[in-house]
Amino acid sequence: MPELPEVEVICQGLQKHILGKTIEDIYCSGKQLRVPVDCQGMQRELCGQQISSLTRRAKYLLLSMKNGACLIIHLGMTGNVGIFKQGTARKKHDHICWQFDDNQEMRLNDTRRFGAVHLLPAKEAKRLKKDFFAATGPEPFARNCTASYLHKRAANRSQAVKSFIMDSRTIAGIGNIYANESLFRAAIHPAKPVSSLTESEWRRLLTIIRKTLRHAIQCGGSTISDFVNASGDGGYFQMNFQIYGKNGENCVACKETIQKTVIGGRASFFCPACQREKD
DNA sequence: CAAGTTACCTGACGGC
DNA sequence: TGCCGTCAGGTAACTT
Repeated sequence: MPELPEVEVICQGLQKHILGKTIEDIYCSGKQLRVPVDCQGMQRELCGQQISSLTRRAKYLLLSMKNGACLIIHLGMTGNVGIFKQGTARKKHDHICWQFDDNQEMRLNDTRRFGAVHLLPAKEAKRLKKDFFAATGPEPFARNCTASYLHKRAANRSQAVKSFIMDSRTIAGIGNIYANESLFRAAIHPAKPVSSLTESEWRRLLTIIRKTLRHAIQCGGSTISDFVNASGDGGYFQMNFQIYGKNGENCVACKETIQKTVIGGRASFFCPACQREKD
């Protein structure tokens, strides 16, 4: 489920339930996630500590404690985080539960276990966090994320524009759904070589990426207002898909039949009339 | 180097 | 009913 908008919605939804809470205990299922889970380290660094902030960077959640320790949580393909009352039945694939001092707990559920939880001990958290995101590109909404930057970075590269905007080193947070949706809305063929886009095309694409992400966040935000016992994923922006998964259906703009292809190993959908490969 | 492919894991779905 | 292949929102380690 989680690309930038979903992670942002989860982040905002969780805040009022966890900020200022003290972590008292932590449960780990023992199952491996994509990266080994440091249960003992979490006990040592987090228990008895108060949560001071929860933010998002790229598709990661960053949970910081008052003592400086930090957790970087990634949801992979199927991860979700919700707030539940302690003692209520845990679900299959609930892998980590952080128990608070108010009889609530935050649970990380992840069926496929492509997610990850990184612990940054208080002593080195600042440096480790910097290292962790050293290669991560700018946030799409950031001032330093400009059409000029993308245009320059794309120069002399043959890569498909869709793979390029999905590369987190180029720009953070865009996954398969929003890459497909943004390129359709910008009328750019997903396989177009990045170096062939003009700066004005980058300007338009960046504007549309921002608009698409913002819209998705607003949809999620309006539907999921309370994260107590949240299932989390569920439909919201899905109602607004114009191209993703619409293989064989008619384009909303011109009625042409939507095509599916594979780019960089990922399902890619496009309208052959609206998104022409050669200009 | 850049760009493409594969592996990680579980479950849902369609065809037979 | 059930077995099998295919596919899925991400990332990083491979290979070419």
